[in-house]
Amino acid sequence: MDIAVYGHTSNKQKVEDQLQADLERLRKENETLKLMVEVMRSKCNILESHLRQRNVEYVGGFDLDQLDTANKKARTTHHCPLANYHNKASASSQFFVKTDSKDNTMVVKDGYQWRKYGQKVTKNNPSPRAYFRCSMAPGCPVKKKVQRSLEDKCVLIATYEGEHNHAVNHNHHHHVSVLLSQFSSSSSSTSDSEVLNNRVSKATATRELINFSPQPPVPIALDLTLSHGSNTNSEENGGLVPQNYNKSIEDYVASLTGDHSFTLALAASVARTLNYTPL
DNA sequence: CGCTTTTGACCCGCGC
DNA sequence: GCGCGGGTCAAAAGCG
Repeated sequence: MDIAVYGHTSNKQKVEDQLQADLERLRKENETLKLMVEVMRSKCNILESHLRQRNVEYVGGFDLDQLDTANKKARTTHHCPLANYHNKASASSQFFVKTDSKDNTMVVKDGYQWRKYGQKVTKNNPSPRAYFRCSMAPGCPVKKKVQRSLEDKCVLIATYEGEHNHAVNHNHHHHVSVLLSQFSSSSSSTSDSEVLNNRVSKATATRELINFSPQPPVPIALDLTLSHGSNTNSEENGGLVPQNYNKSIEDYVASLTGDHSFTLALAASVARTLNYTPL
């Protein structure tokens, strides 16, 4: 009698454990998919800005109007990083920069020279926010705010505002590990940032960073090679930002999709994420 | 000596 | 009008 009851309880426990495991697995998968969507959205954003810069209305199968329509649809159900991106007056972008946990500086090496002009402790974050102005050219209106993420102290949130009135000094350009997303901050609420930061924290927990060159919003000088082993022209200029900006859009897209090492790195990142076990 | 950083004071917009 | 919070100014200190 007792054995039968025990057996029943044991089976029930097994089923519960199984369901719990399934739930956990689905949760992980959901998180992974969300992360991938953010990555895709970020890449879409970057490509779109390149297209806009060149005033190309229809190139290589990318219909920008359709893209806009798709984005608008997405915005109705979920906050989209592309929102307000084309609004020049409110042009600003956020980058998430992974730093050494021992590194207490607020320096984001992005190829420009910055002069700090202020620091402030904000309400919702004990880490101070640092204010920088571009000092590479007199009168350059670009400003940058840098603050540590509330979720992950290793992550710096850099917010760029304005447009540079000069070119980046490529000799000073450094690659830094930047996390996944660039998005317009003008439409992002604190909660959105927190959600994203949360994802970033999980991404950093799996050490899956994507190496690319963080650039202020305009001009976006993204190193589309994304890897050191690429056979693109990034090797020709020492792994720096490609100098041939007259490259066609097709070439940019092809460099993304055709970069074997990037594809491998992305696949490895996704695989690691699937195996990610929360602490 | 010149440039950068620090930091307290001040300004301004916003919500109540 | 007042208080709060974010952003900026500017003098002093630091640094190479």
